[in-house]
Amino acid sequence: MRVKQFFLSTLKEAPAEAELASHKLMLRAGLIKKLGSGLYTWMPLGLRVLRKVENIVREEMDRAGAIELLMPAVQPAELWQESGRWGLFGPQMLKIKDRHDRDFCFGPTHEEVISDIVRREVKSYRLLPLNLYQIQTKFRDEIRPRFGVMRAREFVMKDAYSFHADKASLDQTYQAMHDAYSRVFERLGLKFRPVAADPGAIGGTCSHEFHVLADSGEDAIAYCPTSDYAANVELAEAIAPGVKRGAALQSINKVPTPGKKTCEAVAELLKLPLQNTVKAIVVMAGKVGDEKAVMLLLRGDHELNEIKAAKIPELRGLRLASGEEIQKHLMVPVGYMGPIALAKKPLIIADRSVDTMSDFVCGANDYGYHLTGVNWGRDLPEPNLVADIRSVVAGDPSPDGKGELQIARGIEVGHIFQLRTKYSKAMGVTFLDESGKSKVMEMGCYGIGVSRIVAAAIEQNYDERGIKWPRAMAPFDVYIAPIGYKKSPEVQVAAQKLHDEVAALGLEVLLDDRDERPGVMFADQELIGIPHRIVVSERGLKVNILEYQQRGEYEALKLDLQSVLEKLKLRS
RNA sequence: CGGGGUGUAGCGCAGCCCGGUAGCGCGCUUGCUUUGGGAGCAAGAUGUCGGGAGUUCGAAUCUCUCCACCCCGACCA
Repeated sequence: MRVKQFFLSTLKEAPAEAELASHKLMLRAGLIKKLGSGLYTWMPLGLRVLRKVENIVREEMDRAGAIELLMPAVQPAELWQESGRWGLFGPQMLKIKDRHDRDFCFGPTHEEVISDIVRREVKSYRLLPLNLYQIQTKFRDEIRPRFGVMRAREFVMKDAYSFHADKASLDQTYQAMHDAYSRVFERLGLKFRPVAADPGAIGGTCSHEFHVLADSGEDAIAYCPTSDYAANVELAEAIAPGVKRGAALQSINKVPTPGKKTCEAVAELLKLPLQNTVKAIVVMAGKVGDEKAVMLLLRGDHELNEIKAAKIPELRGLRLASGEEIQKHLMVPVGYMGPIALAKKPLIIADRSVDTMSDFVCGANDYGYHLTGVNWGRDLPEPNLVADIRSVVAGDPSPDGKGELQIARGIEVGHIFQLRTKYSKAMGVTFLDESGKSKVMEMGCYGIGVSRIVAAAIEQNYDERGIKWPRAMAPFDVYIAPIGYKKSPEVQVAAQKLHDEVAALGLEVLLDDRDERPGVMFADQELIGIPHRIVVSERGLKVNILEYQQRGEYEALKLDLQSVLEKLKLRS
């Protein structure tokens, strides 16, 4: 391929809209162009990368026994009404009407369609298990699209759905998909980690996310360096401290703490460790219209985990209470709240770590005052409930008992679920078993954010000059930079010969025939991240020398044609 | 949706406070020179100043009103 034919369009300056490194680089390298919020054109260069990712995903899915099909992007409302998700999916779904005023949506996911296909076509256990997948454009009307293709509204996804006669078969395919995903990310050359996850809106039971590790990632992952344990912080269990509650040594004491409304400020004022303080958070929970105020207690240095907390029956539908609600239901001053001396007695739920504290500091429920030396049982009743309601922090013991947790940041690029019979029941996806009895199929579903992977890969592989593609994702393998191209017929001939020889090795070559100055060519090659660069010059040709340099290396090697080709064979 | 911000040439920006009919850098076109890290000189092209309404002799600039986009939160591949 020649640059002049290829429509390369690089920018020196990144458009002001981009914040994240990968987003800036994708725009500067001309991989994508924005059409609207969360809507991007994949330019020829970017599309090459996207296709490489797609192909690896496809190969590994096929290898794992899945079968590719392609479903319509536009789906009739009836299917979604049947599964009960037409209303449930809400504004995230782009709803459209046809000329007959019939309702449709642009598919955000395809459980309904695939269920419809399978219930029509598969009637016998003999056809199970079945694992069908597609690579397709999805649309989700995200509240806030951001970071370019990282969280776009229209994006490319690989989604697979498996159907089974029993749970054991589902387990088997689930594991096969877990393995296939690991192979995909290994082949892509990305640092990644599978983590236990919350099934969230898609539903079901067992679930794992695959994260590409990057400091800019939107998700926090808790993992144990000395074992296999890894979970999304949303899910990671903060196990009960191994210690018993200490004996009360201090007497309770009311101290003035004017203006000190946070645990941090109080701890600083009293010169006590933050871990000795208890913060009270008031939430409203329960049925809409009949919400009750609940007081949650956390150690001063911990954060409430709303996802975990909402799983406690008493906290269903929880949300933070507003200042007015706190005043109305509890009549306590925000900033000086505590579980003690309450006029109105709310349900009090303490985090496991709070339960073992003694001689602690908490709000006095009196404006401008806190209490020190507070002890459970002696100064106030035991909490109504002790539960795991906080997010884990680095240094917490791993739930598997095999070490201490660390926190890393990641970008979610894959998610696998065991849906069990959530959709198959709702949609009537049944089959006849060996004894002729009708049974509901077990289902699994498995997604990969194909377009997101491109951004995630850059997030993990770039430097001040541009993108450093992993070998498997690079849009081209080799970049030929001829110096004085227009002027020198020798250079032209040698560059073409080199191009053909490299192509004959099965590598993808981009020959820069723009007659640009070397600095321009080098800068472009480094920006778009082509792994290998070969410089052809009159000066070199006189002594039979080409220069070879790998992206990220500092020194160019002076080699003859044969040695360059050998080098490329070795490294690709 | 709540909070903050920005819309002026393909990209990055100035001009706006204090109204007088639009400018800079990069990019683009042409010519000459140059050719090992984003070249130099010369000549050029490109603007519904986000849209609409208003105030005014006159609006990029003041007022109102839509719209788009970006950033921070909840959601997700």
